[in-house]
Amino acid sequence: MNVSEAIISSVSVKPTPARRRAGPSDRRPTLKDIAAELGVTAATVSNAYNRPDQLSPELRTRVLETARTLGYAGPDPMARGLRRGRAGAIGVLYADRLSYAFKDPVAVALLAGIATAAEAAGLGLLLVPGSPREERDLDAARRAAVDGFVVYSMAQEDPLLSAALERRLPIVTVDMPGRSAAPSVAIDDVASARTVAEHLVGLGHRRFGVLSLELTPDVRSGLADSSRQQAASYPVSRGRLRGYREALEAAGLSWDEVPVQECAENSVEEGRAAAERLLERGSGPTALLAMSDALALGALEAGRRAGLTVPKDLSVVGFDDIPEAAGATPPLTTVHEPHLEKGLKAGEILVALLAGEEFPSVVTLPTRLIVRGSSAPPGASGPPR
Amino acid sequence: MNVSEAIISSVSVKPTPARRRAGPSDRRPTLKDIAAELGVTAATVSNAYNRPDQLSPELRTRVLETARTLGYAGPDPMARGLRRGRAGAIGVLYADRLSYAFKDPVAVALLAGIATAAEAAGLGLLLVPGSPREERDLDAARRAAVDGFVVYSMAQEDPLLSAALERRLPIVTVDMPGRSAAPSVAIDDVASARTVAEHLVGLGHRRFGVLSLELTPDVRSGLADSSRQQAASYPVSRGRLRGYREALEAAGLSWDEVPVQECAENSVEEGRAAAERLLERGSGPTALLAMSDALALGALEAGRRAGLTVPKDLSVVGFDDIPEAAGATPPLTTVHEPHLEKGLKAGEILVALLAGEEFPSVVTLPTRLIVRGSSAPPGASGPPR
DNA sequence: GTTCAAGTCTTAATCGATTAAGGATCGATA
DNA sequence: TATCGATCCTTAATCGATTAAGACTTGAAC
Repeated sequence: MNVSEAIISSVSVKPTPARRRAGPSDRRPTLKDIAAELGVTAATVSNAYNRPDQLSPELRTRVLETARTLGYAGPDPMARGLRRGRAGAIGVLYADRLSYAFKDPVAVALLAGIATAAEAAGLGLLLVPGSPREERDLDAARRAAVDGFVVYSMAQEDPLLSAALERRLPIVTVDMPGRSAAPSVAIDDVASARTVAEHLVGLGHRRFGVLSLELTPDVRSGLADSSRQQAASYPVSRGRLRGYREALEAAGLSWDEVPVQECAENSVEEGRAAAERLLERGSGPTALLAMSDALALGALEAGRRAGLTVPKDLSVVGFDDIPEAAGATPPLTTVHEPHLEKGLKAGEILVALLAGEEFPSVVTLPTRLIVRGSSAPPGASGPPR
Repeated sequence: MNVSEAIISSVSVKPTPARRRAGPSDRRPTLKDIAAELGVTAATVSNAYNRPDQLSPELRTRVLETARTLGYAGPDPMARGLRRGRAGAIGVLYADRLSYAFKDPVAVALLAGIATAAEAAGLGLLLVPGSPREERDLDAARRAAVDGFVVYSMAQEDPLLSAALERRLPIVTVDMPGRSAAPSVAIDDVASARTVAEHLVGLGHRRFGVLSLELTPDVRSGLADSSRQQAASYPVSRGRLRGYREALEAAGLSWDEVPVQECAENSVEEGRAAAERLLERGSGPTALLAMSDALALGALEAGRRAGLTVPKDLSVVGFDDIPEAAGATPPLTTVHEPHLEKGLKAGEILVALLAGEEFPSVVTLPTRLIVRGSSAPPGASGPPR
């Protein structure tokens, strides 16, 4: 690819002095100001906005007009929220930093789903900052003006989760089956992982390696021994690990001999590094089970660098079915997850909860094994055609 | 690509009856309840949370303990917000539906930038629903509990923008140079468009077609005549159109003879449809100027379907430099925009505004022409190597 | 000429907190 | 012992709205 670049414009900045503080005279008008101007009470003005049937159409028109001329933009959201006991927004709690969430296609799809549900209900979507899990971040969750939370893929003992639960607001969890009493939306991680592992077993593979997502929130990468596997607190990682294990043990393999490389981050880069370490080992694996497509894409790269041909010398399977998976070389065999639907469903349940309606407490969405070109029998010249 | 699929798990739902309404006895505790329990005043409890130096450490500990046992999660965000006059969140106003925003890589990158700035300031990010521009949507903007807005790529006369401006909150606009007095972050659309058009002119092209983004918010697709071009109210489309025009006229071409196909949506599909219509015309163009990469990708597809080889028979250039651009076949020549930086800068300016600090009122970020494989001299066998 | 309902606006309590200013206590200093 | 400054807590006003219940007016029905 012949790429030439030319800078067109450079940064230009026009400075402006800080604005002067608004004096008492030009402060923003309130309900009362409108009321005073018209010689009516605040209640009437409030009604003009919230219950038009409670006052004569003419007066209402006058109220709205006066509001316009005085520059009143309607009832203060915070005051209204306080009085009505509703914030008009749904909060989203995510295990990682916000800035990371937007880079992860899976998280983006999930957010799109939640946003759709929120939008349909006329609610805003408040993304709560947080990740380093300092007191400051917990406060952000405690101080978020929301009516409920959608919590996504957090460890059971995450302090951010506790902070949210303490608020006793309606909560829906995503990808966090089990423990909490809150309604939850998820896939069957165990079955899905088992299926993709069985696929490889069925192709004849006997030597495996696992590229794992984080097991606990302590950001560690490296080989995860059995005690660390036991300690896994991210339900997703825990479930997928168990599925892999069930499939391999059912095939008569010893799980203890399967190296599990934990990646501190769900990125191609980390996946590559981890895969390289797995490939370096004595009797290298013929198949890699990656807990995400990002990790699997990294594994493909590691294979290439090691001079291996996928899938002839090495099979690689992922999980998630992100858009890039189909376009990879070779296209990635993976488990398709309905990310957008997960978010949508979670959002809908939360909205129902807020409305006091009936709602399903546990939703398990379907997944599909998608066999593409990155998996084949060991030593085969290509995928079965 | 040999894809086989197998459904692993199907939907499963476990219903739960609606929760009973919380009675008066088990209502959530307030500051006062904690205060009463300890025999102190509400002010003291408030201080325990907000100004630890204002009370003895022992009492503070007791307050926090009592709060825990009584299930008090800290001061109510709304009440606190009302009293302090701060919502603790930044609002984002987007021209399209939220659900669409998450599907557009450009919008996602921008959001990532804003989120980063918000996160650094400990502020939440409130995505405000809105798009069909019904009264309901305007209300969403009016009722959003935020301290300020980042407004992204909206038409000057958009009622949603007016609704936001009426609130008299700090506002930063992105990709909306000109009109409003608010600080703004943008690129130089005119210069960038001129440059990419000059690139094609320089390669020897004389017959052009333009794939335009929406010109006004009325969702129309079709050929845009000169009066409609005049009426363009989206600053981005307006600027790029002008840049194209300047470059072509400078080359001695008549702008009136350049067909401008407007696309109702920034999607590959719309781009393909529009490009097909341009290619059907009498003396087909040898080069297509697309205002976005999504449209350009559609144009590539249209070219393929028409049996044309890009860039031999047809040159196509985009705008944005989304990730898919580099991976397209052939790789897309385009204008690189710093999307993430735009969001970051806008967020930072808004944060500064809120803090009453100095801030730049106009920031123009640099762009770069990136020449890849989709542009070449007309009739050439390939891009220059 | 009552009575009544409908329509229109007001009264007054309330949502849950924050904060400047003031009062009480206490040991230390002169 | 009177004075002073800290330390610790309370008083009371305030943020900007919502809403159930009540009061007043008016015209119609009996």
